[in-house]
Amino acid sequence: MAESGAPTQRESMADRIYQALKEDIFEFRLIPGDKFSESDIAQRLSASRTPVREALYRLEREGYVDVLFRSGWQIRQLDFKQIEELYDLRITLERAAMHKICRLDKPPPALRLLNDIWNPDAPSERAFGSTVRALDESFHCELVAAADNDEMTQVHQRITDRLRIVRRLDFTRPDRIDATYREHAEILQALIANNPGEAAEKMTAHIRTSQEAVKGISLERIREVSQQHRRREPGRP
Amino acid sequence: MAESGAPTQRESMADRIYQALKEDIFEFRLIPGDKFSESDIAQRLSASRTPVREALYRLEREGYVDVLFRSGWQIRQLDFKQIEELYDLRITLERAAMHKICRLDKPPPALRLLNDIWNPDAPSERAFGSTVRALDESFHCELVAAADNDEMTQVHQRITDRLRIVRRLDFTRPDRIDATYREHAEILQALIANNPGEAAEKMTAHIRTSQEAVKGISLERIREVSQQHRRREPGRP
DNA sequence: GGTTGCAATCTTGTATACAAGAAGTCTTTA
DNA sequence: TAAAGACTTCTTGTATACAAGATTGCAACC
Repeated sequence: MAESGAPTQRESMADRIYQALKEDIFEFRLIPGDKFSESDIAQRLSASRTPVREALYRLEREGYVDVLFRSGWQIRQLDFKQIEELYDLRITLERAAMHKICRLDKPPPALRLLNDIWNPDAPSERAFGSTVRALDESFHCELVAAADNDEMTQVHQRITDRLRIVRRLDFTRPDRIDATYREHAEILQALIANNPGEAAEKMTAHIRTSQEAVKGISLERIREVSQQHRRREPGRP
Repeated sequence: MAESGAPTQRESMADRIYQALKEDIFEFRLIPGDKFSESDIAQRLSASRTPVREALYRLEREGYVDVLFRSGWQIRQLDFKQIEELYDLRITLERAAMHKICRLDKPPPALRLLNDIWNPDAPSERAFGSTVRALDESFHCELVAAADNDEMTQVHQRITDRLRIVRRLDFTRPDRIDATYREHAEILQALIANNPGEAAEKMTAHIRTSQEAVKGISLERIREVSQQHRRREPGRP
């Protein structure tokens, strides 16, 4: 998503730090279990502790880090139960979005736009690798957004962020990419045909298979990927 | 809810301030549109600006206040569209909870406990006024919690907090209280009979009627109630 | 070796100082 | 009277100072 055009004045230092840390987590530069202090971050990002604390507390409330009383901060461990619950919640929201979209007065333009991307008749246009990962994410987010409930969209966005790390580890096998294209197209077909029940069922199945693919992800696998990343672009942890 | 027994050390000043401000909002001591500065709050609560800022930023992210760049803070206006959306989201989550409860291996104990409270056969035990309001809130929260998805429970709790102000203005007419008892009992019956579809439909209808009752709430009405409260317990705004 | 006590260091939580800018006020001028 | 402009005051955003306690490393002792 591009920078929102809001006239909210310049981006604050705290926002910058928040974004930087979140990206550090998504890019495996900070991995579950890593410990650090506010001063570490402040020094690394050339700021004082105040905006760093603001960013960290925000990340804490969103579930990315833990604060240990007078003993530093830690990237929160990936909890399998929590991931399951987030997937369940995601399914609940996206199913509801399917029904809401079909109850709208007129079909949202997003349907046509998405159909252009995921149309199975234009296989030459297919993306791959990290691109299809980003496209998949925006497919789901834009469908929820099309349901026209900002609160739901925000909650869903937060879940999407939270699950991004594990979803990264999917989308490697070509057959999964093929399936993604096929399933997305089918979901859009059902929506365009104004068949919310079928869209919801297909969406559920689609998310569940992705969830299954991700189920085997262990902390070791993440650490492994993290090492690969670190070797490719050496930088401070 | 009583203080959680977590060994999380003492409650921080920032937490205290957060709670105090939230209560000020719920109790109409701070009403939409009110402006104030960090120093105001700090002085009133005998603290420095640092923990006040922490509390305020948390409230901002939860949607209760706005920060005006270098121009103070403001209690966020009640947005009708947002309230509608929150109600919609609430219905989505509680419907999902109905289905999840019926898919559990064994019915959760909460069902029996709630049935003791809302049993229509014991009309003598009925609560009224602010008590029934609190009971209604915990009825819905505990049902969602019984679905055994912590992430969903947390999101639902945040929505419940956010809607508390408008729900306060319901539960005045005795017929609404009667209906609440009847509808809650019916929902529990459907759940105990393992009929998720019926439970979901009855829940939807139940929430919708409460939403309708609240629909006419205007800012003026809130200001009015706020004045009554202020007259009853005079204190600093 | 294993353990205990102590002290130096590090950490967060809170308070305060400073900077850049917004807002309101008061004076001055036509 | 109305408007304009300078100035004072106030506000948040950031940096720094201080306090209480957690952690750790080391030395002394059994």
